[in-house]
Amino acid sequence: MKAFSLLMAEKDFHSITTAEIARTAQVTEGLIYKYFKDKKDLLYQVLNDHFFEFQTHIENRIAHEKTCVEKLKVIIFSSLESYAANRIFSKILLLEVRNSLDFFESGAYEMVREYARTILDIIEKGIETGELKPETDPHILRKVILGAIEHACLGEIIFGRQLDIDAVSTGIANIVFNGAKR
Amino acid sequence: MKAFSLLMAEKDFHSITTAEIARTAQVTEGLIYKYFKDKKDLLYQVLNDHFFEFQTHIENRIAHEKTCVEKLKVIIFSSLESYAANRIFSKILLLEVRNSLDFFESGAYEMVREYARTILDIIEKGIETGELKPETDPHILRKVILGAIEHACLGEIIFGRQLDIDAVSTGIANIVFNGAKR
DNA sequence: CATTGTGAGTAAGTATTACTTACCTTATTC
DNA sequence: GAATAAGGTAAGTAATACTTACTCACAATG
Repeated sequence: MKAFSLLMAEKDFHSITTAEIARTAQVTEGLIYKYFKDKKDLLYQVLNDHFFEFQTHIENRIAHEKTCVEKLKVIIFSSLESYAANRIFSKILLLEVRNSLDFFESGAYEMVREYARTILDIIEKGIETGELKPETDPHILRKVILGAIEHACLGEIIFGRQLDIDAVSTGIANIVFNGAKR
Repeated sequence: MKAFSLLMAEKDFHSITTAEIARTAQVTEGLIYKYFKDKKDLLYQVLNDHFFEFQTHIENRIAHEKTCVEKLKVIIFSSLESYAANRIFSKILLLEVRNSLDFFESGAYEMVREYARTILDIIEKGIETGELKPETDPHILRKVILGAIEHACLGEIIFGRQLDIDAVSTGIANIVFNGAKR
């Protein structure tokens, strides 16, 4: 998994060969298949580990916040932060796993769903308490937030651009909560 | 290209073999390489054609609108509409091409950039005329809009879910322009 | 009319790659 | 101290993207 992550920093999933992974890990190709069902399974497990850290980190930080808006702001900031701090994780999650249907039956995807569920809960509570407008559609608000976060990271992941996390996260929060229209 | 598109409706890029493409098109494998540099090149060309239609369609509709907000609303609606009407195009654009660096040197990507530039121009003009808040960061607003659109389509593309274009597009516009906070 | 060139098409490769099988060696456990 | 499992290997195999060398039709040119 370490060797594979190392290679993912350089190139995309498909251009990494099993021979290369084995060579980097200093084992033979066959051994990979003692631990992983196939090459994709290896990818999913690496993602799984990263996502677990990501999720526990974020859930800790959310717990400290009281209002719905503050919680969501933390989610936006922390997500950007985590994505930026761990390009391989982001690359796998945002670019590599989605195009194959079997990912959506993996354990890693189960965590993604849980994370998405957490966000939805926060939004729904925010509407209940009156923090958010009652006409807000929770699913759509979630889509906007997640979409904005993911899109903001793409440039960084793909081109290796630097991301100003503070500026981008407050920018996103500002638009999502206050709106862009005068 | 037609044969390839047909196959893309069923499975992902990597599970489509050149033999299959050739068989579907009723030619030999070798002929593919007379017209396309490699398998990816075929993918990019299919995307290119679809994107051209997409872009001209959207640009026509924008031209009819006067205010910045209306233009952006049309972009949101039309994008969702196009994505929904053409799942193969969406699949290629949102899931398949991004993970390979050479896409970003292709002609198809040039069109994506142009489209993104158009959106930025609209936003910047909107700030100038006072339609949008002066503190809005144009790049971030664009990220939020594009991210929301793309994220909204993912479920539909991946799982084949039906998308309520009207509801989702007004929902996104509502949040982006008026904000979710009370 | 002969020649020359070109675009469409094919058949039969080849190197590479993900994955398998059969086997070996070293700990652990009862 | 035998049995079992865990860690590891070498040598395959089938499939796949891509290449090469070759037709054939047919148009243009001189």
